[in-house]
Amino acid sequence: MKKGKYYITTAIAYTSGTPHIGNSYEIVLADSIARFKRKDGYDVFFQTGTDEHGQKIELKAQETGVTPKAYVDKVAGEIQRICDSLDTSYDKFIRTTDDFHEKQVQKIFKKLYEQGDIYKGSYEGLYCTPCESFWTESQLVDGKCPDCGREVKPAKEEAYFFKMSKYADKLIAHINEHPEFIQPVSRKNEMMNNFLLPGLQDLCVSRTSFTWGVPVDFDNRHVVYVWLDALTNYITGIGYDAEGKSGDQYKKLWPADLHLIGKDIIRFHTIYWPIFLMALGEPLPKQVFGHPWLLQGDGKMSKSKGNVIYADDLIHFFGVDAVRYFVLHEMPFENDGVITWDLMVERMNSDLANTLGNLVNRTISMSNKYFGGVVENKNTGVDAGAEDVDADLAGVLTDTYSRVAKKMDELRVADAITEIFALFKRSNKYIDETMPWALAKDESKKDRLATVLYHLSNAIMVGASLLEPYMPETAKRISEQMNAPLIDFSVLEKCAADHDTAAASALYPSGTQVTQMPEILFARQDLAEVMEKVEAMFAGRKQAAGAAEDAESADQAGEADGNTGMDEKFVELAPKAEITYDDFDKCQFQVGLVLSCEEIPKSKKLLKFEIQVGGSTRQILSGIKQYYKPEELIGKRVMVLVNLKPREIAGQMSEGMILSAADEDGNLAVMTPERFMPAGAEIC
RNA sequence: GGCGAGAUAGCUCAGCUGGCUAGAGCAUACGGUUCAUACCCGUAGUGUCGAGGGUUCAAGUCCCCCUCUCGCUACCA
Repeated sequence: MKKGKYYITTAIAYTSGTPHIGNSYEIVLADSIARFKRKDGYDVFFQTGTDEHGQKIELKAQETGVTPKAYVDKVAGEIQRICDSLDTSYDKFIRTTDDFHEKQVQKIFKKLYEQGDIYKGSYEGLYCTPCESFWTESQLVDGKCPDCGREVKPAKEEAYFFKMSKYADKLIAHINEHPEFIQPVSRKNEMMNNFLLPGLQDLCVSRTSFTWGVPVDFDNRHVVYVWLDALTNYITGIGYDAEGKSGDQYKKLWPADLHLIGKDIIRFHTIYWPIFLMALGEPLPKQVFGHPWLLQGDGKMSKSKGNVIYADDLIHFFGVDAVRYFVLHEMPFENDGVITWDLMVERMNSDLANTLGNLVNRTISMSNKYFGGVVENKNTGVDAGAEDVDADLAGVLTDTYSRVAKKMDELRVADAITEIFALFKRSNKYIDETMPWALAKDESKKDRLATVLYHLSNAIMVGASLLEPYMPETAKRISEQMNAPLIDFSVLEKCAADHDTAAASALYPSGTQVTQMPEILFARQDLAEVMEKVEAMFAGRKQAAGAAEDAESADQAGEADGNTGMDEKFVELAPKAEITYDDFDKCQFQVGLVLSCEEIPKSKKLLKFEIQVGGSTRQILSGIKQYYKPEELIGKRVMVLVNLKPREIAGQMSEGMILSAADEDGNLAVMTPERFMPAGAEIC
């Protein structure tokens, strides 16, 4: 009984480095949904992959001394290996360097250009270097970059723009008419209030500052910039053709039922992507779910600290299914989840070893002990002789499918799993209520004992079958130990729909011989022991990281912050236009002594400084609050641009600029002289 | 600064359109049990439901205001 198609995608991972567990979470989440839908009778197509173009990769490859292609081949292989190690059942792994993808990106670009949605920008004097973006005159706010508010400068590069504003009204209407489109709904407001209602800026969709990308075929100095290249993977991967010759697979699968992405790239998936699709005349995806992050509880993950948790580590310590269980269970629907070794061990012992593992183990042991391993239902009619506890167990058994299905419809995967574990807990309780060991002492109750064990075995099989999408390996192991196939969802669904407790209570084949030697499904772990091993492992890593070059560490720290790759958190500095010495000489840099420094209460970023430069003092505001406490800066000597035009910020005057260095993540460090210099010393 | 979300047991959170003695899981304590991976089952808790006002016969549940936290956005000369 097919229920129709279901096309689900994850974001494609950026191939600049190895993803950590926070990044791997998404594919497991997607996989659990895909597996559930598949078992539930849908014709599922599940796509994931890698995003492999861009300047950052070009640079990384250069550093490593290999071609960009060789570089991404290696990383993409690694990413795919991680997906496989997590036992994910994707149907297609697309790479943006795949031929068919690149060809379609070119065709799409051309099509959009020819129909006037993409235009060559008028870029006279309107380039914002930090944002790497061109702007048209009309887009400027007070003559400044509308994105960052900084000065825009003349630039020689041309760029193509996409006319976002043209489709804005249509998109607003769509979002309002389809409240389920953006999930969770709180994200919808952010998109509306911050971007759509204030008015959309046109998006720059090409670059000339690097070459590692899909060339614009009619203007090959340009490469297609990230979003048009990356987002379109969702349609090119299933056979979209911009010239109207899309394949059957595309016709069947599109529009996607669910794009599963990180919450940081919601904007691109709920604004730019739908607008691209509108321009192409294609239907919009049904739903975009921006899931929260899985964060490390004990301090920020960073390679230099050596405490980054990788999927490989967790699998090594706990096994694949325990890792899947953990990330799925620990992640709430709207808030970020936390991962620590403590929590991991806690879940492992409490839920997996105690509740589930022990239940299976004790049940099989009793079947062996009392009946030589044969599990037989001695009651012919389902309720014949059944007691209240049997009826209660049967009720839970029958309903669990619909409870789980309901949660899955709402994408509440963690809650769905909790429903399944409620069944296991109910089964444990059933053992205490029926006391099989007491029944065993009375020969006349032998049939009752057999029936009790049968009901238990049946409940375990129902639970294991429901568990399969989340923990496939465990479901299989239980099925093997119970020596019976997992039950189809169609059967469970029918029992639930008809509320047929009799049928639901007789799904396990009566007379089955279970395994003689029950295997421990999940071994209890000792926290102290685990921590000892973990610390040893991290110590080794830290040493290795310390040995790496500074540039390398700084670079890698960026990867550890939870970027999935389809974002652009890192800063790619495009070379600025050459200047003359005279240009340089216009800037007056001097050493400034920090006399006082305080926070500006209402601002998240600003610190207010009293700086002595030569014989006079001046007030300067600087956005470095996140990186320094005011007291640690007092007395420091810093580099100041003193002849910058004073400007009012946050209601205060700022007379000059304190210079800092910024890494790829925007972490700042103020520039100070290498040895003592008096306040006012010229920097030249 | 703008927009939005939230503040409920030690911890993580549920509590829909206001209605009976405010719930779940984990952790804690006590009791029971022994088939099982010292496991499972039961019981007990404590909560000024962030502070203060208001509407109502009745308010975690609606309104106002305050404090704090978080998200997005702006500010980072």
